[in-house]
Amino acid sequence: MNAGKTPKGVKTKDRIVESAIKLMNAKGIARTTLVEVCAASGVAQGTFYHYFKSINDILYEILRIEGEELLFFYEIIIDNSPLEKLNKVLNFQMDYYEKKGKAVVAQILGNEFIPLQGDSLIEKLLPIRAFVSGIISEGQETGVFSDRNSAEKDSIVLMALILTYSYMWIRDKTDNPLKEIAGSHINDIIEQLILK
Amino acid sequence: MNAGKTPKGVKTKDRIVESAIKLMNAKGIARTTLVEVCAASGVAQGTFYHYFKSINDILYEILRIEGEELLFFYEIIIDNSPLEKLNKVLNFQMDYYEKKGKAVVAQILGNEFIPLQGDSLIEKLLPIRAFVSGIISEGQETGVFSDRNSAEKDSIVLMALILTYSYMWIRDKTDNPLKEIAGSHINDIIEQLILK
Amino acid sequence: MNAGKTPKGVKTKDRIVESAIKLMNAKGIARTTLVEVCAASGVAQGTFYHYFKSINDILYEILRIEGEELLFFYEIIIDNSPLEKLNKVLNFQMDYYEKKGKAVVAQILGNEFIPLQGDSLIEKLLPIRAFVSGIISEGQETGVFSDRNSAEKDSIVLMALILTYSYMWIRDKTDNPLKEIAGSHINDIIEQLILK
Amino acid sequence: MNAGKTPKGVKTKDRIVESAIKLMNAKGIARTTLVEVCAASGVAQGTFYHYFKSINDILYEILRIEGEELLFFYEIIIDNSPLEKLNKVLNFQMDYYEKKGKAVVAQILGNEFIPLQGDSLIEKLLPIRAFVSGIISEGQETGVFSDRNSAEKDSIVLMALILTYSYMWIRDKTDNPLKEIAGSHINDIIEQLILK
DNA sequence: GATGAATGAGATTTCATTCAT
DNA sequence: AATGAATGAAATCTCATTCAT
Repeated sequence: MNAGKTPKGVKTKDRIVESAIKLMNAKGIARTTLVEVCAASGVAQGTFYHYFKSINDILYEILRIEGEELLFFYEIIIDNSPLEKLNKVLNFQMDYYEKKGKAVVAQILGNEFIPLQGDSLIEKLLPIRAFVSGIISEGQETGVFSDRNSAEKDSIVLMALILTYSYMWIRDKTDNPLKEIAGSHINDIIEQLILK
Repeated sequence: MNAGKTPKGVKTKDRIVESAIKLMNAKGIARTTLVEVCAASGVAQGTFYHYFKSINDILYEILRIEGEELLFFYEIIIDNSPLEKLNKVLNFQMDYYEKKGKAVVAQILGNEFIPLQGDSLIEKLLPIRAFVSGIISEGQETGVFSDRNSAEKDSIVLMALILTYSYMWIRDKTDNPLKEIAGSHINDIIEQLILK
Repeated sequence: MNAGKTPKGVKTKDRIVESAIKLMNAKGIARTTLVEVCAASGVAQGTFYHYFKSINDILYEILRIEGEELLFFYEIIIDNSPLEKLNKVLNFQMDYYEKKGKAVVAQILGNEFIPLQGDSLIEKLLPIRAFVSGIISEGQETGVFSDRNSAEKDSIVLMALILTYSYMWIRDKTDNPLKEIAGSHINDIIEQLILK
Repeated sequence: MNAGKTPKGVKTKDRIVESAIKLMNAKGIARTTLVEVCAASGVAQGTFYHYFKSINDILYEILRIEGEELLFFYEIIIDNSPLEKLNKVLNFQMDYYEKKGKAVVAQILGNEFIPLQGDSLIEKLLPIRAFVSGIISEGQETGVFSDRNSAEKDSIVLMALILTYSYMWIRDKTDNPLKEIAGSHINDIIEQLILK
């Protein structure tokens, strides 16, 4: 398995990964087959095995990439105040969804529920909540956030709102942006539950 | 498709559905095969097709049954006080999920985002929020609930929590019941946001 | 097998036969299944076996009916002169096709070629050629028809023309009637080959 | 579907097609199963699907091949005299049918009436009539053929005979070759109708 | 007369994987 | 690096038929 070294190889591997992501989003992970991935990326099935040990192997690759993207963002905002960070993370998430579009987000979120390959690797895709929880903790320690509830619980409320408004946004027939639908309510909740 | 007409037929169909749910929860939906379902319910494969058009068809059947059961419940609790009703609905929902099992609930919720075929049948599955919103309105009018936030917003928070805790419960490797994971937090939120 | 005796039974049997004919015309005999026939006629599969011993059994029934229709016509024209009879038979055939319509005739003729259930029962559907041959023989004996060629060969030429013009008529995008397309040519051939 | 690219692949695909034709002629198309075809050609069932999309797909392949072979033949005989050409085309057609076998020819001709899918691919299978008509025209111009009837009408008679004798040959339980059944009659007609 | 339950054999199709080139 | 050949196990689905009611 010393594949994906030459520029051409890298390109091919990328193409396969890309097709795989698209299909997994479209049909759910467990329902995406190797045959389809190869057809979609215009590659022979044999070629697939040149780059990946098995159909499961490609999952790891995909999760690695997603994780990297998120980590990159988290590093950038590390120096802000807790409240700023909180706002930035939540906004980042909504912008991110808006950018990807309703259909894709629907699939991403749907796949959160839809049965996996048995392992919880996908879990790693959404480290946001832990991150948000950390921010709230920090705010509680520095005294700007209320500690009436645990940081964990508060983070769950916020993520829950994002999830639910995303759901409503996806179902929404008009073109109202996600931020507009969710924004003020999230701010209310921050004020009423989290800020001192 | 003239199946499931006689008492015997109904029984057989139920047995198949039951076995299917059990297996899907045990090994995941995508990995549950028709052969296994038939073996588990003790019918020939041909018999399966006497009752269902295809392997996917049984999923729809399962989801359809959900919807019917939920509607039935709503009618029953109509005479309680707003707070009682609120508690009953939320608890019912959690009990219900617990009873169905993680895999099936995952599919139900996942389908909220990824409609399997584009029909709006699934849409009907979650009329709960409107129902909860109605209950809160009623409580605000009778003065037992706070009107700091709109009934709609409050109902969204509650449903968001159910959704999110269900998600966490599905992912949870231990056997902690949903109610235990979500219960106290939901009560906190009712106290802090909704009750006067 | 004492079925189809009561008025209701006759009706049901007719409905099954009718659906079977329609389907066999539409998809070819060998490709028509009992399941489809029952679905099309709105009858349970068990009911089918109330009237027919097997899937093949219905074929006999159908052929018997067709045969009766044709024989009835032949009897009517028995007193005409050979030339009149010849004209009447050929015209009857074309009128018959015109009445059934292009799609149906296409299926009837197509099915003449398309593989059967192994027996040549269908053969009986087209006793016309033998009949035409008989008419020509008669004409040759009474001296009004030429005997340069055998009656059999001449009858083949005529049937071949009907077959081929039917084919062209079916393909024809305009609404020209079959008789108009084929008529004069068939008359030419009768004059040039058959009449003295 | 990247199959049949290497010499080995071509060979395998040919072997499958060949076995299929043989079996279809032996037992009828509708009764020939994929399992048998695979067994007869010595490939795994999976291999079949490497080359064909479905069991029906192979029929199209067979018909497509016909068309190509016919066109190829027409180009070859372009330099002969009209009468020679006429004889060669008609004989070629009959030899060709003989070589393919009754079941396959039945399917080819049946499809003339019942297009399997509505595409006009099949249409191309019978450009013979136009070709024959051209030959007769040429003969009329050079004065070797009679112009009592139009070239078109004469070509129709000839094609009609081929069609009808093919039909009779297909039905014929004995093993009499098509040429023997049709040959002398076609010659008679050429003499009596077409030659000067 | 009619239905629907039930079957089992066999048909088609899918899919992850291995291998020679 | 990439392909296409080939596989075999297992999955889905079809169908004619029997039977109890």
